[in-house]
Amino acid sequence: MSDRRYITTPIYYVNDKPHIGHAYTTVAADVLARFWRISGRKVLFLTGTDEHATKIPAAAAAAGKSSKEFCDGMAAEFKKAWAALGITHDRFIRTTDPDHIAAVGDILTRLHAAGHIYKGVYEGLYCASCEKFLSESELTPDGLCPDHARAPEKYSQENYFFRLSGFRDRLLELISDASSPDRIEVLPEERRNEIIGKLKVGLDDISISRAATGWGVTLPFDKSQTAYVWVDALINYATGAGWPLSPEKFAEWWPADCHLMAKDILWFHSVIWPAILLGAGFKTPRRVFAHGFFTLDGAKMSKTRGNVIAPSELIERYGVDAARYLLVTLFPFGTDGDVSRTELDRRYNSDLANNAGNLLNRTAAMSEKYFGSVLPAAPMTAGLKEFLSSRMAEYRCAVESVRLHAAASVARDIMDNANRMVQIEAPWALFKEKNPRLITVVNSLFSSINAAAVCLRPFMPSAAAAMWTASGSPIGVDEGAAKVFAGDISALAPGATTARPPALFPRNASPLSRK
RNA sequence: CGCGGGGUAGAGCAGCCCGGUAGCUCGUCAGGCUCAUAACCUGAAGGUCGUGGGUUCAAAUCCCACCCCCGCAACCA
Repeated sequence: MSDRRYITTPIYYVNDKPHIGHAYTTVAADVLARFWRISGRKVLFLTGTDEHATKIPAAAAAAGKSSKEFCDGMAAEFKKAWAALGITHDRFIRTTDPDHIAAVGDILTRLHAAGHIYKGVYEGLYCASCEKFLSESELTPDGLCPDHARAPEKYSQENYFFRLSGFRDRLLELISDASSPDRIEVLPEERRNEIIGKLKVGLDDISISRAATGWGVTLPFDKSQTAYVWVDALINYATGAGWPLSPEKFAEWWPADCHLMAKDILWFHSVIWPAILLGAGFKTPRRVFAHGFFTLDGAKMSKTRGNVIAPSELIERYGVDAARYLLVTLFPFGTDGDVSRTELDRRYNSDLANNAGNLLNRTAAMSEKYFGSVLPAAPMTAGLKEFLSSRMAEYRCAVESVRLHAAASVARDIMDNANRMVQIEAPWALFKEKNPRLITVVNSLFSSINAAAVCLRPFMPSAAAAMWTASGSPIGVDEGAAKVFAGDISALAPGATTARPPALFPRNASPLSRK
């Protein structure tokens, strides 16, 4: 049971090209997926696109394309972005995929058959200029649309409703009872409290269909209606696990271990989605984790403001590895944080160029200078062994609990320790006096670098591999990582011939705010 | 109204649950080292811990009141 992990990102709405927010979630999920793989778990990692929104046909028409063509183009953009960021998803799901349409039909049929769906009237206030429904709280005090200063029209339509209200007690129990075997662990804790608070207030039923417009999944029990987008979208997680076409696969992978998303859609994932699953007779996800939002240079990220940073911009400036690292470790994962180009530069220089890159370079240079890169072996000292063991344990614990920021700081600690060791041991002096202790010191430095490489591997796959390889270890970084996680710290030892690769993270020439 | 989070050195944060010389990262300043990517190591300056009360020998930490910021407030991916 514990040897497999099913992790998902939300499926992204195709009205917009991939931006830094999408990349944030997706890279974080990729870090977890990679970590689980190197620690010996079977992993299923799902991401994709949400394509059935009502706005799509209009947007497609405006672009002179059919809806499907339009979505094909956008999905391709996302795939391209993820390839550029080194994302290792096992499947890129699209809500227009045939197996997903089958899944939506099947699950809605089950909910209907179980009596959780009924016909009702959906009423809303519709602003024709906005082309969207407004809630009363959005209106001006006079009851006008804030953007168009006109009164919205009362609109009502017959729709199907989902009896969400009936699931309140069970959800409350699943979310708040830590001892329940089927517990839904909502993280971070503050968010869980928020959800519990809202559940206690009560749940209303929700509308789950709209009059058919020719775009979307038709309700199996009423051809005149299509499933409302978010019901359609949430079900992608079941499709990805194999429902309903591959029941065996589904049995292996369901329930999901971790649904990762931004905090704005936590309610859907921690309440509505589990309710749908319960109604259809499925298990609920084990963990739902909501991360925070970015602000960019202190301002809310928005297209109209034009302050959106594209993932490609980060990659251009820092390289894929560093871009991934910076993105998910810039501020504690789970809280909101501000991103600025200055801060990104600063962190790149301090964490990566000065700490990681320079440590590798100085160590490799010592091996080259003092031993002609042919490094005699020396057993790892008890002190270092103990230090690294405790650090690695801390690291695993941090990643398992999605504290990516903390996980990265373990790597930093290990490298800080190594840099301090250089100063204390003064290898240049040991060399002059031909002290054999020099062998132990350089070995220790390489072992430390390898430990950091293991920690950084999920974040920076190539850079971590380069760090590891420089030590000349006879085994690969992933094999080394597996051994370390299995308790064998000595697997971190360097090999007989070390290498000195070119600067891993070249220091940024003009670090502070050139842009 | 309600629910949730937050207010700690120039910046970003930890500590608060289990009261007892206020800590980390970056930045600033001073010294050191030379293996290294003007990197690395050490030290210093800098905070009456939002405000006012209370409990206590002792409160950032517990209790009460208040002020300010942010999020949620459900059909918004």
